[in-house]
Amino acid sequence: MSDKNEPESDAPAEVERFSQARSAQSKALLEDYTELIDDLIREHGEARLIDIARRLGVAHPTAAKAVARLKREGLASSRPYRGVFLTEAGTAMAQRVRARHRVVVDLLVAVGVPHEAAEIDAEGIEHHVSETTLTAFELFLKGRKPRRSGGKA
Amino acid sequence: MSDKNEPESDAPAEVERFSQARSAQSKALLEDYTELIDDLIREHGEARLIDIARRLGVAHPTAAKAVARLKREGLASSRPYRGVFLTEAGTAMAQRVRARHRVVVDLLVAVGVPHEAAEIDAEGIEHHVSETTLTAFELFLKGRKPRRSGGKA
DNA sequence: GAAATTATGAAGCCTTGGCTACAATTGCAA
DNA sequence: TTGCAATTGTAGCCAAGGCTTCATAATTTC
Repeated sequence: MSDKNEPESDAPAEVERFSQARSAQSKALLEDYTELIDDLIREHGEARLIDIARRLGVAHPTAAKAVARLKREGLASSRPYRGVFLTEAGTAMAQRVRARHRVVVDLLVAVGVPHEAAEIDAEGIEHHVSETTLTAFELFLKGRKPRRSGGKA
Repeated sequence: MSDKNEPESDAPAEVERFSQARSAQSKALLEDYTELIDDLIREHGEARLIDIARRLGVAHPTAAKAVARLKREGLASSRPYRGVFLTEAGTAMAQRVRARHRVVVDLLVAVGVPHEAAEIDAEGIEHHVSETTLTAFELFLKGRKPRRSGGKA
């Protein structure tokens, strides 16, 4: 990087990184919710607001607001006093998020992070893992831990 | 139900993980600012508000608000119309953050992430890396890439 | 079928982290 | 010294994501 004192030319890349990190944070919430809703539907056949709130550790109006946002963004739908449902886009996002979460946890474990810490940290890390990085993780895991590859038990 | 403060059945590991990820996010801003202020002081001998704002890609009142928060938390000090300075605590944090950033980038590169992507993703990831995970990263790097020994980038 | 319970929804407040607009201070230069 | 541009501070607005409280709709139970 250039160490010059030029007010303009010394910033852009850095600014880019910061703002990217900031916007990733805004996507994180949507991702957590879609994944959780997908989870709940798998487990219980439906995703009730109260269950969503409970699992996320927030009050139910907070979850309701988030679901409203999911609907705005075309990721979910819901009918009053019925459950919350994911649209195709929402389901796709949930699956992507779940897959990525697994890869991140596996990667962390592969480099020696204790499983418990890996699970905790992955929750925060996963939202900042780009496609490029994710692909690199997958390649690394494939080469390093072939015992885990492909054949899901 | 009793009113005990027990970590009761209502707060399973999952909730813990989510709320931990959420609180990490609030620390991230402080960390970015302290590191940047430390950078600026090294580079220019002082950290002016306008430079902080420029480097972070935010408007100056946003930076001013953040600096006010740093002061509240005892990480920085400043006198009106003078620069911003770090307290001992702030400097310590900056150094910790910088070291961690390097480790995260190195780890990403070591598992095959292209350097550019590593830099970008690290900006978001680093704030979610616990001590445990950081230590694991360091150990991994030590064992895996001795060729990088001591090498300051 | 009415009451109790549970789930949702709606309103209103707080904090954070953005922003713009404008006021005040500094500092440099004419 | 004065004047003006740059810098900093202040005020006020916005959206997001928390919260509590209260109202309403659904469901369950008697």
